[in-house]
Amino acid sequence: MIKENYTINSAELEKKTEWFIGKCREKGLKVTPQRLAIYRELMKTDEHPSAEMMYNKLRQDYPGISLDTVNRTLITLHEMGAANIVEGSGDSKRYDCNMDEHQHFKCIKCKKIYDFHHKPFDDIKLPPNINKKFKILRKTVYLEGICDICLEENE
Amino acid sequence: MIKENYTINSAELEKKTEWFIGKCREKGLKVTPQRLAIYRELMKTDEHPSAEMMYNKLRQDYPGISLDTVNRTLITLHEMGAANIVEGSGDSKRYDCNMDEHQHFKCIKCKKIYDFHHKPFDDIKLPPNINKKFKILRKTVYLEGICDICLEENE
DNA sequence: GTACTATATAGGAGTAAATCCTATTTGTCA
DNA sequence: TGACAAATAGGATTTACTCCTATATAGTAC
Ligand SMILES: [Mn+2]
Ligand SMILES: [Mn+2]
Ligand SMILES: [Zn+2]
Ligand SMILES: [Zn+2]
Repeated sequence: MIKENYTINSAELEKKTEWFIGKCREKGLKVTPQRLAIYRELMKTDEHPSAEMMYNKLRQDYPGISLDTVNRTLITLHEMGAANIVEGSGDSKRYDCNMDEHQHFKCIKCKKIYDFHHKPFDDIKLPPNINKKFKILRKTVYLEGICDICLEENE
Repeated sequence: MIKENYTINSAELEKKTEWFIGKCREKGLKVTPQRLAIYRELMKTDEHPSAEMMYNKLRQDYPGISLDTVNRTLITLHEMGAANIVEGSGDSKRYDCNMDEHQHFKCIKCKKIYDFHHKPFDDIKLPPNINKKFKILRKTVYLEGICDICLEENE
């Protein structure tokens, strides 16, 4: 139910990298080292990092990379359908390239975002007439509260 | 289903103002003109305004009010249980003092937030063991897409 | 009503996140 | 291999708060 200690294996990483390269070509987007690095870095984590978190990680291997490029590229990933912006209330944008159906719990104290998957949440039916008025692009069930670690800290 | 053209009637406005004053006293918070004005202004709208939007509206009647007070007070309202911060992905915080069960649709183009109420969404059951690990404080179903007005504009 | 005090406010400074600008570089394709 | 549109770096700017502090005021005690 609640997913933990995620690490992608290298076969999967390469497979998705190939998929990503194909997707770039398909959309007429250049396959730059920065884009690849950002996408691959995002695949390696389940921490739903912000642009700043990604920037700090990436500059270890790519000292010249700019924060603007990280920001721009994360939005590009989103527009390509290669990543999601995680829902939340306030705070900085957080990114996720796990496109499998799943849901999020966000701790309002430490701001960690935890993955979980509850099948019934995938299948909730939209109100019958809402499609007549709006074009629905995304439907999410989102939980907020205090995580186990923060609960423990408070005694 | 989708709610529109909301205006609170003055009886309701006064009733909720009384409730708010009671709530302030109960929590030992002073009933200042600014607090009252901000709460009352928020009650009059279903636009889910940001602090900035509230500030611009309020300074018409309270020329001296400060943006910091608006921001602080909106957070106070949230902490008192008199308002919610609307969920969303990115963008500035948006506030809502309609505490009746309802859901939101947000247009990713114009950023408008529309209320709707779909009873089945009130009743979705949490995954069975999630309470063992996390303290769940909020559960929301949230829709995103393009609103009718923005759809029309695109031809 | 007057005095006291903790709380709240105004206004400005400071900060964090994201976006914009522009000269330079680079991936793609002919 | 060269041309060019697209992308990047790095700095400036904007946006959305948050912090600071002197002043004002709501609540209470007399
Ligand atoms: Mn996720
Ligand atoms: Mn609402
Ligand atoms: Zn936590
Ligand atoms: Zn719209």
